[in-house]
Amino acid sequence: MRILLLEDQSKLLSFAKKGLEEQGVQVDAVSDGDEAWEMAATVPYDALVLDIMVPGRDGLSILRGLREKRNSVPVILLTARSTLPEKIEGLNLGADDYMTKPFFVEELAARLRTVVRRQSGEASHLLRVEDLCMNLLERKVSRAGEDVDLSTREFELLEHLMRSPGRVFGRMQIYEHVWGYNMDPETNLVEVYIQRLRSKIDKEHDKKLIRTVRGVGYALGGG
Amino acid sequence: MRILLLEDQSKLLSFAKKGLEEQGVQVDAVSDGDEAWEMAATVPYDALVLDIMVPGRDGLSILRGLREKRNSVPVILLTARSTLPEKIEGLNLGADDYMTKPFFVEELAARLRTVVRRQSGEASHLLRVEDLCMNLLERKVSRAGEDVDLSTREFELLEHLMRSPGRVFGRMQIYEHVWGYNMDPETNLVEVYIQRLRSKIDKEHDKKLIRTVRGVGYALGGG
DNA sequence: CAGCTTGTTTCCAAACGCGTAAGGAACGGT
DNA sequence: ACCGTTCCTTACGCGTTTGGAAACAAGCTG
Repeated sequence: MRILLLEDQSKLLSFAKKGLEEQGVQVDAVSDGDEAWEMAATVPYDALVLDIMVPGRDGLSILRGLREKRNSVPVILLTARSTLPEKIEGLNLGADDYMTKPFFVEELAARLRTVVRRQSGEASHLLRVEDLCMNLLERKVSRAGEDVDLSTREFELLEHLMRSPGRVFGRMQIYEHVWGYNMDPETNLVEVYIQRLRSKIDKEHDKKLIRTVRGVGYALGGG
Repeated sequence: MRILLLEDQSKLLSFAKKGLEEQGVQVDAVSDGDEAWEMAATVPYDALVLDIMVPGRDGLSILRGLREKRNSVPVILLTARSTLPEKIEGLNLGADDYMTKPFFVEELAARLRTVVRRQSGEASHLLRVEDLCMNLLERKVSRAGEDVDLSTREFELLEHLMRSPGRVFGRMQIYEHVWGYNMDPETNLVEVYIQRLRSKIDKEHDKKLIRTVRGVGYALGGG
């Protein structure tokens, strides 16, 4: 899951970013409304978290702009305490939820999940492809019953592939989801990590789960 | 399942009621202690959720009254943060569990289920993971039969981990639950406390119960 | 087959995250 | 007020992870 977080208090911003990332959410954190607007327009986020009072274009205005463009990305608004009228206006504009500051990051994560799930009927904390299992809550992966241990990046890459078994992802696509948008397109990081995954997952197994589609990208299973 | 929910903050009350009802729990919501007492005496609830500080008869008093009447209905107490003595008193009076506010409705629902389930099957106030046992009531912990003594914080950290065995918690998440939400994200407290727990729990045992998940957090047991 | 493109594997330095120790502040009991 | 415990902060060493690059192998194409 990838989201955009707009919040101008830098401390809260970094705290929330960190907290969400712990829960496996990829966060692009910005503190300026204009920047947020640009990014929201270009990157296909799973959800946006917008503070209402920020420098540049404010949260409500961004939300309004998106909805005018028929963009239905889920939005959660952050408001300071007791600005009830704004909440109402926000919901009228098509926000999916709002939270008052201060808040628990964990609760924000929970609401993000429900909001995203509502959007696109998402699943549980268990992913399985053939005999490869991943438990998101316990952050454990096993192949044919044997535990496999993966580094953070490896885990995230595999998670991404497992979420759409059989589907072929291009390198750039993988970059954007697993790493971040400002990546050097000349590097071969994806290949390197695919190789690392293979050595841990496909090695010493007859059936290879990671498939290369020459000229296009990679897919997991389904072939 | 039908329960009585006593809570005087009307916002929290309606929020929790709604949330529980979504999960199929039938909720009678009241904000006044005297009213709660009346209803608890007349309706055969599956469980009660009582806030301690409310107008009218308070939660502890209601609990005491019920137990004096040999009414063994399961009770979960709601307490504000850092009122440890009340927790203990509550458990002594025969409460089955407690939660500190604020809380996730989802978690309350989960605890209701366990509390109701074990009504028939015994074993309350006890958390167990492998050979590690925690008695909430006596506030005692043992590993492989040997008593271990923990400071308050250590205890609460361990309690948090033991309530979801195997699940990985991020540092921020642990902060929020065990400490409070206005914590400095740059500090290293969780690591320090994990290390203390390890020295008391895992040291001189073959099987290590506390697992580190690099870049993510910690989990207890389950691998 | 030769040359080019695309993917695979290996290697390394730098960065990062975790464990640990040590010290001072705050708390609680005597 | 004193002393011991608990709590929190700071700092540093160490091993793992990471990203980049370059050598190597495997497909394609003419």
